[in-house]
Amino acid sequence: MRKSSAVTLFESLASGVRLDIYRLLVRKGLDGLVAGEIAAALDLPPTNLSFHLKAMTQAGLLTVEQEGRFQRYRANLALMQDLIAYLTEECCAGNPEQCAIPRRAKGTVPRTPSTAKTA
Amino acid sequence: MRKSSAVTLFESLASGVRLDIYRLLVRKGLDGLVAGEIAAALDLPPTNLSFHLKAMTQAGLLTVEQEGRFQRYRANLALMQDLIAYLTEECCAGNPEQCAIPRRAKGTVPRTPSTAKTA
DNA sequence: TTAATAATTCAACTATATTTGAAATATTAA
DNA sequence: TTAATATTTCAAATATAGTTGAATTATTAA
Repeated sequence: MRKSSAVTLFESLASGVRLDIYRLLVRKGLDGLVAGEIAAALDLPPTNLSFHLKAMTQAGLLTVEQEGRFQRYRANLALMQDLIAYLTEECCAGNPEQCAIPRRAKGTVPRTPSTAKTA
Repeated sequence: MRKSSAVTLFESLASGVRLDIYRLLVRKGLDGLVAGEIAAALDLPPTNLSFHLKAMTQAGLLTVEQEGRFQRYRANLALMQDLIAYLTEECCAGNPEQCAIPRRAKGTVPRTPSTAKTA
């Protein structure tokens, strides 16, 4: 992942409203939600929701699919995984021995039982 | 990690300049760098650098230690790990089987385990 | 076709973030 | 003590982001 993509994704997540939208859609999984349902769930005016949905979709964090006169939104989990991989690399760069998190190099043994959850 | 902390951290990372600062410090590991070295490496005016260092330090992403008349900054890897754990949970929440950290062949469709719960 | 519904775009406004040079603070060197 | 250095704070300016209601587009229901 390029730096500029990472910055765009962080911008997308750097807002309570957008983080709420993302988390809600993650919970809904493949079903996703149409815009009106998101607005109702989070009590947001439709114009404001639209503003955030557009930003998140352009960042790639959400996908959108037309369904009659509805727009169905879903979380893009694959991109989130890429972002996690990027952060993990950034976090460990030049100091892999300090990074107590999953991703261990081939043949190496983790030094501590990590507190991180396995997914 | 609470949502508000996550938002603050994403704000901290949602800037090319701050992401550069963070990545530079990660590469420097335990040695870190003093402010002037960061300014030289990234060609930033000291007042602007100070502005970003303050935000990042307040977010907890950096630590700072006085060293004579220098201020030595280091990346806080532990907090980055917490953030990665938070993202991993958010990513998988309610749908762990979709989180491709476990392997799934490309093009394979999972067995639609999503619970169609009406909001 | 007409009316209703879902969602977006637009324009205006408010709010927050970023940048900069000058001044201030703190420490060390002379 | 005085001068130099490292960094921060301050104040002013610019830039970007977020919010809102009205208007618009597109689709479906009557």
